[in-house]
Amino acid sequence: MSSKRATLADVARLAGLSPTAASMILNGRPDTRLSQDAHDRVNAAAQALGYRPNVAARGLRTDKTLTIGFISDVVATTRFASGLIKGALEAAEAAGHVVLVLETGGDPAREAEAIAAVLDRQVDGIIFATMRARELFVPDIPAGTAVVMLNATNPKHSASVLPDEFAGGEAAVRLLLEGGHRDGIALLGQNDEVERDTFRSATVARRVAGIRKGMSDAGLAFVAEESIWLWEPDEGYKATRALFERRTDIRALLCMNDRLAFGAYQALTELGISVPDDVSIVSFDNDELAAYLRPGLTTIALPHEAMGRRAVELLLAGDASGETLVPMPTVKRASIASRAVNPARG
Amino acid sequence: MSSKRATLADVARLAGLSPTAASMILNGRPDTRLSQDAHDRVNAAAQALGYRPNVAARGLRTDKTLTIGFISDVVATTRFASGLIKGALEAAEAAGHVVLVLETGGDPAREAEAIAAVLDRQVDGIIFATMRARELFVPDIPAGTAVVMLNATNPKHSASVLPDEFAGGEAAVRLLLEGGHRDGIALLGQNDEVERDTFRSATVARRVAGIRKGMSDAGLAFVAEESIWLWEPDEGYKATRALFERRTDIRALLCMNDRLAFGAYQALTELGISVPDDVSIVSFDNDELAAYLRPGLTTIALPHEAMGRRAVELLLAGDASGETLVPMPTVKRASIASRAVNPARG
DNA sequence: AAGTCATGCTAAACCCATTTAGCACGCACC
DNA sequence: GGTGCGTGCTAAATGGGTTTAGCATGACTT
Repeated sequence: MSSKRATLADVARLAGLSPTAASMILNGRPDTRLSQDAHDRVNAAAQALGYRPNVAARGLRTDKTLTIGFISDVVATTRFASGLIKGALEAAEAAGHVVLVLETGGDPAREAEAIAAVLDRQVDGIIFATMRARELFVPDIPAGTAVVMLNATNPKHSASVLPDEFAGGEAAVRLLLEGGHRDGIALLGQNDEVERDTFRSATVARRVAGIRKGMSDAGLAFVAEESIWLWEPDEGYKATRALFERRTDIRALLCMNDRLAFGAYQALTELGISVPDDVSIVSFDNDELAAYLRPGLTTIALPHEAMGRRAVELLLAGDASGETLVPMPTVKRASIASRAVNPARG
Repeated sequence: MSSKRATLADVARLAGLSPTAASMILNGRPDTRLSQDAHDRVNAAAQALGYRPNVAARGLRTDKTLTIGFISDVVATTRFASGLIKGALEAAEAAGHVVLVLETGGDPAREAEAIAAVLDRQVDGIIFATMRARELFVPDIPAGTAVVMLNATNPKHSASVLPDEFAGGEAAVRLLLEGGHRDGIALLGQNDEVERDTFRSATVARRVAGIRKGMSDAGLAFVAEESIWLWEPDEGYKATRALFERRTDIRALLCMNDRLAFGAYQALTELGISVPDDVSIVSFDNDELAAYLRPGLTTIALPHEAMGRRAVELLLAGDASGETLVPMPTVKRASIASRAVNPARG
């Protein structure tokens, strides 16, 4: 509309006061002794001119830009974890902040460049996010800049937000138990490498640990474990076919993720085995897929949005440190049978 | 590292020159008469201090912030179109820019707020993106700020980037033709509302138009059209069941999107109909799903990344106007039979 | 009448860069 | 010796805000 933006000086002029007065009034400075009349005039002038402060100019003086940097390896772009961004954007908006999103593809040179770029813009804090939780290398950052790791950990920056995978693992087992399963439970996807590896994913190991804890607490054991390296539908399909051709006593499948479960569905459908009447399936992530499957896949969700939100809350609170674990919601659909059970008494 | 960032004044002091000289040298001003010695000293000082200009301060003077605003209804967060962001980030990085991502959920109030927020930060330009191409309402933006519509159109801002849906529609038909299909082709999902509607999607109507053109150019007609309002797997499943229970002559399915095709796969599997031996399927979008299906779904891809890239290129070039149509790649997988054909001669 | 104090406001410095205008110097030339 | 000019550099204004220090004014003391 108007060709030029109104400045504070414009407001002051219109109100017949100094920029100093206008600034104090608009910022609601507490101990000022400006008259009610001055307040009214300045507010009216600001209103009339549609005045909005120039954030860059203000940031120059105050070192606050109401802007945060979100640097990820690949998270923003990938459909898998875009919830992290969504949550971050929401929380930022709620706090009147705005977010600068950068991607590095995991390349250290681009990472350094990205950090420099956001620092050049005086961000109030930086969130580092990774798609697969892992120990993330982070170049030096000037002390005084708040940092939160999202779905990642780092020795130099202790504040990090992670999914509560251990509890999630337990929850998955519990779901099967509640469905009446005690025998014929197989684990699909777990893999010794994964169980140790902290590079690929710091948290999946906890997932497995939670699962094992859940089973042993219930006095149960898997009747089969099908190890898979790449957790994609095709591998899930093959492993499931192999498993069911080898044995006939499988009544429940605990899959390490939804894509694997998707492959399992395909295999079972071809084999004429019905979910959940013949075998129950539970899984992890709550991928887009899970809702599309027939019957709907019951899964322990990766709480991406909540994590993203939490990360900026922590960042803006300023006193973050240590791991904050975000609960993984269980989303029940129709892939687990509910058999009549005789609950053990006493 | 160092507790304070080096400023231009620091560099000048260390070089024994004025900030003016330092600024000119570091910016490579052409007509300056500063000595080689001065150049060397300033460059050395900048190097030594790890000097990086403060973008906000510079922007205050030059009105260039090397920052662009990306405002979307819901595109950043949703897995469906996160490619738009990815492409935009890539192109921005290549041009030394950085992007501020905001989401509005399509709410006009939040839209206005988002625009104000990026304007407050002096962005060099704004991209408005929508998930489903449609006519987007955009509040007033001061003249002089570059604007590009991404996957959307707007009367006030003519520059827009859209997928070339018409050509895509034709391509889908061509794929079926190349597979030897002439009879028994059904259309799944098209819907009169959609075919007219410019609010829900300006481009899907073109998709349908391209399809119809492709068919009529080949002298063909659909043997059945199954209209669907909501393009989700469940609806595709139901429509496909209904279709195949009604008739037995369907040999190819042209689906309006991959999720519908997914539902079709489920129905066909249950019906014991084989893809592609009994019926071929072709579809649109190249959703994550398409690669996971068995057999892989052949589909006309929505070129999200290319579109995102194009949008920032246009924005930064500054002289954008009119529609720029981005080609939709055909991604061939295994859902179309290749039957022997007797091509019509002459 | 001089001193004290509260009240209401403003001048000017500052943040960090860019940019315009122009100074000082040396040399050549008439 | 004055004028003109090229060379090499800098002072100061500028952009838009925040913040510190302090100036008037009038009322109230004593």
